[in-house]
Amino acid sequence: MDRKNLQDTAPRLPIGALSRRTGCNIETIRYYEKIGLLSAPARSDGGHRLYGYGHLMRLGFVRRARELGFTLDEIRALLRLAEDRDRPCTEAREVAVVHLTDIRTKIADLQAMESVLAETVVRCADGKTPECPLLETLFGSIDPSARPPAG
Amino acid sequence: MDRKNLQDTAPRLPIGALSRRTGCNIETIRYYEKIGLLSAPARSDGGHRLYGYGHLMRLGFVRRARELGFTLDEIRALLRLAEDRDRPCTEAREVAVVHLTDIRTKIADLQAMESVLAETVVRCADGKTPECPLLETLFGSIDPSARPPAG
DNA sequence: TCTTGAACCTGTAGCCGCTACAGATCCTAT
DNA sequence: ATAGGATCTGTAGCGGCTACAGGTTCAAGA
Repeated sequence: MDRKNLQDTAPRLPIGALSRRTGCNIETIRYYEKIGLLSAPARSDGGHRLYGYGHLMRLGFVRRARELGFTLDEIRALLRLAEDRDRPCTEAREVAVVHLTDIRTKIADLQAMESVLAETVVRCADGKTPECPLLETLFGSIDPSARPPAG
Repeated sequence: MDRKNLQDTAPRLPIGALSRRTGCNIETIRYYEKIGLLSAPARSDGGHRLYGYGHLMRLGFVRRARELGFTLDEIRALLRLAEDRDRPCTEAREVAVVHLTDIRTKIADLQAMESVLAETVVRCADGKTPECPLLETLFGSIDPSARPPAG
């Protein structure tokens, strides 16, 4: 990989080819351009987008970052850091660490859901309860001391 | 809890009180009504919503199901099953099992993200690589000084 | 009774990250 | 020249809320 080529935007690929090469939907590519995540490419005489190697690199970056769950805003920041080569590592790492914390929180939340549900489904299956354990769980009891919504 | 009281909609609680007792945002309560998840309550002479015990139960149900990650459509189905008391358990269980599968898939996806990111952040931290390992990962490069991806 | 001001009303628009059209135009192979 | 695939712009929708704006109603205190 040669990051200098990020600047190489010599027009070669129409949007369909870029889509096939990156696995990114055509509509999504146009969306990324609209929100300023991908720079506007050159155009053919008829107005069709023509992308260069730099676009291919950037879009690949975006896609891989999305696969790791980064938000588009985080990716925007990472792309800026990738272009400014002076002190990216510390800051890039910070973005990743924050994101890692988010991911771990989500995993914990989902695992909590999973265990409640798995246990409930098992109780449903053993057919020993007259009522449906799942529905009973969901009806629960209203906590009269519940706090008002914040804000 | 007494599910028969789901039909009890004798007007007592204004929306703010319902909000406090369920922990559900006022705007969200109105939203649930708009999309037909909560039935429209009685109104005062001036047009203020007045909720009964049935609404309290239903909204509690909805909230708890949301906490377990059910979608509003799934909750709609569960509420129908909760009202039709003939053969709810099997079907309710099916909804839960499908949802459980979703949750487990999400957990697996997040754990895959977590391990890639955690490993990358560690490489960032040890400062042995000249390039930023995070950005290299996102660019999809093969770092010649790095070992092939461990299994 | 009158007056505050908190609670409530309706309606609309925004958030994220796409996706799905419609209806027009372009590009390329025959 | 023509067919038909690729691309264009623009708008609207998804889920599940949240945040206003600009108005009305309710309940407690003077």
